[in-house]
Amino acid sequence: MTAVLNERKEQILRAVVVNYIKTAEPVGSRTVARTHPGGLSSATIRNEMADLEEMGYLVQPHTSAGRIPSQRGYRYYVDNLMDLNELSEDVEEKISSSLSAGKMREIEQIIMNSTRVLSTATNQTSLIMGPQFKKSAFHQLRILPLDEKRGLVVLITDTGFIKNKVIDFQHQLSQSELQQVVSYLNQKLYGLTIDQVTTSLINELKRDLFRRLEILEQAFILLEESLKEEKQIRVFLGGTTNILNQPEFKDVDKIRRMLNLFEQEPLLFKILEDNSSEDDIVVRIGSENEFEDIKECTLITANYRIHDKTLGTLGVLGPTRMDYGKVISVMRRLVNQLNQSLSSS
Amino acid sequence: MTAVLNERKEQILRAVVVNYIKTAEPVGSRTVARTHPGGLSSATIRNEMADLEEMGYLVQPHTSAGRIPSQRGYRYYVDNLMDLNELSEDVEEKISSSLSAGKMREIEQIIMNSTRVLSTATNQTSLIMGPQFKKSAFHQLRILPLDEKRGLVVLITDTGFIKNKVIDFQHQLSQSELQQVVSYLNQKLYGLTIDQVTTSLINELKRDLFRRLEILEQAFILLEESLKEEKQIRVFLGGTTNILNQPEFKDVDKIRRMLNLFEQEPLLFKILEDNSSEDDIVVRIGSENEFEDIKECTLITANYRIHDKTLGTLGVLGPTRMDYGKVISVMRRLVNQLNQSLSSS
DNA sequence: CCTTAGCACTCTACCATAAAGAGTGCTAAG
DNA sequence: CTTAGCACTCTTTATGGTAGAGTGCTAAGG
Repeated sequence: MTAVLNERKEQILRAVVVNYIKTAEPVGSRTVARTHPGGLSSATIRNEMADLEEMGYLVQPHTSAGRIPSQRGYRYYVDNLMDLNELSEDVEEKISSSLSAGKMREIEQIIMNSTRVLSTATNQTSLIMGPQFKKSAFHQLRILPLDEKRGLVVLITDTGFIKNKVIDFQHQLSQSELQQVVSYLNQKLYGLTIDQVTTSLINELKRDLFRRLEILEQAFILLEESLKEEKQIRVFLGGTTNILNQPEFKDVDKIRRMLNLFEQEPLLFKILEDNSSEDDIVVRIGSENEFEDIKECTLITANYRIHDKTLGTLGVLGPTRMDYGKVISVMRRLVNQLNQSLSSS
Repeated sequence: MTAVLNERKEQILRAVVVNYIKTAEPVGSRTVARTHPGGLSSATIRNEMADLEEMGYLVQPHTSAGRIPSQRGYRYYVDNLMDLNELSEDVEEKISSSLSAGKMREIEQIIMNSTRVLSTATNQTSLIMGPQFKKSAFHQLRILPLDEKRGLVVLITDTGFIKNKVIDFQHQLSQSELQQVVSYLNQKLYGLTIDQVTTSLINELKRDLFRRLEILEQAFILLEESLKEEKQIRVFLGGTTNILNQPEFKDVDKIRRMLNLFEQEPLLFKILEDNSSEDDIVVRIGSENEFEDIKECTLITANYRIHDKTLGTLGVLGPTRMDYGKVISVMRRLVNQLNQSLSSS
């Protein structure tokens, strides 16, 4: 399918892509001729560019304009022509300093720092899916009584996350009753992933427990609710205003649609989840994206892990005209750092 | 200072303001004449409008355009002419349903719901300062050991909030050592507001404790850090994309500046805090605002309370051309509901 | 003395037309 | 196969002209 281009065509395609990424203006044959190392005339370049257009790698916005890369052109560039940049010291420093292990104990803090770093280093919008808590396994459950009416449920997973939530008891509970419930639950739930704690399992446990302690109904409902809530995964955003600097978003209507998208967390989650099975960095250009709202954008995603267990996904979203080399370099570096920070805590 | 206008001038000013709020177009004398109950000719209205302009209540964008209200005009309108609307059933229902007490136990949840309701009901951007945790008083501190290396610090305030945070112990602690520390801290801190827990007080406690338990240094540093973090107050935003629907923000550059502002949480906090001492609803029109970035906007704020103790501030931010009556009505209603929901839990 | 009809005047918004500039495709010659 | 030359196309920018909205002023009427 992907026809291989001869070297001259490749060089010309690369020149067009690089130039267009930099200037956001259609690239003409004269400009390419000036950049081209082989010293060809603009007329020759013109012929080659006409060929590249016919093959579908370039597009002309109108008859008397230069060429811009088509989606297929970007794809060929990413797959075959792109150079990965060295990271600037500046970016390097930002990544290692703001994600250094040890300083932060809360995963949310790490994730939020990452969104900021990722968006400023790439000048695009970054989105990071919070840890896939539901894939973690139950390790320990505690209930800390706060006063007669309330308790704090603390849940510890095998990946070392700690989640907690306040619940109201409807009835007063004695210390020993509480103790019984807690140890029963721990025994039953140990080792299951949060995903596996289905409603039917909870109902089963409930029936089982009620034989012993009828009083608990209310507390149980609340526990169930808290679990349900924890299954929901947050998506963190950074640099949403960066799209305003891109000339492809000079239209207020496009901006509106984009910002609207950013406000819909469940949709963002779906978009990121769609790519979460892949192992390395994934580049989705234009209509390669499943979701209608980002079919004019490029989304680059990667997964982050803790001890070889995939926890979530991070992504960079921007116009198809983006600095692929830079973004991919930054993401690769950031994911490494992130994996390291998470695993070492 | 504020000269009182005669009734006819008031009616004309009102007509201009109301019309301009609705249409966002300069209002001409003919339009006012049509709306005016007294049945005057456009020529008469013209004379009056010329007077109002000279007095500084109206402005003309250019010679052959209608008038629009000046900042002073809006101020006069808000102070003397504005009607408070009845809330539509729709809005009424949204407020009472999404903030009904009992359903939610976490204050953050309540606040986030409020931002959503406030922004959709007003079609503006809403911002709510999270509870001023630092004004609450220390009630109880607990440490729940999680494993050898970590513990969960739980802090309960007199207003019933529960904050918690995971800390790493550098050294292993026995149950009884922990118990000693906790009861000592509780004794010392009880009744103080979070604000009053200064660094010097912490240092004093530290010296005191170290005589007994040198081992604790690391844990203490972490506790101190957590407290510092809790003192920081979050600002929640809703409906940030609403400004895109307003014609005064059809300029991409203005949008950028505005959205940039929205990303700077500390600044938003300052803006809201600036008004937090006032008792009722406060309307700041245009340059009446202290902060440069919102001098072209109107900010309407109000405080919410729990048991007569001011916890935080909520605000609506939009162009000076906003539906003052509606926004103020909605805010008044929402604050009442919020106070009720918070106090009843 | 206040109100109002009438009218000249001003300014914006819109449209059409023209000119400049960029870049192409084609042809023919090296 | 490459390239100089040239006619052609299309966009962008500038220009001028017109319609429409609204004003301010003047003079007449109650």
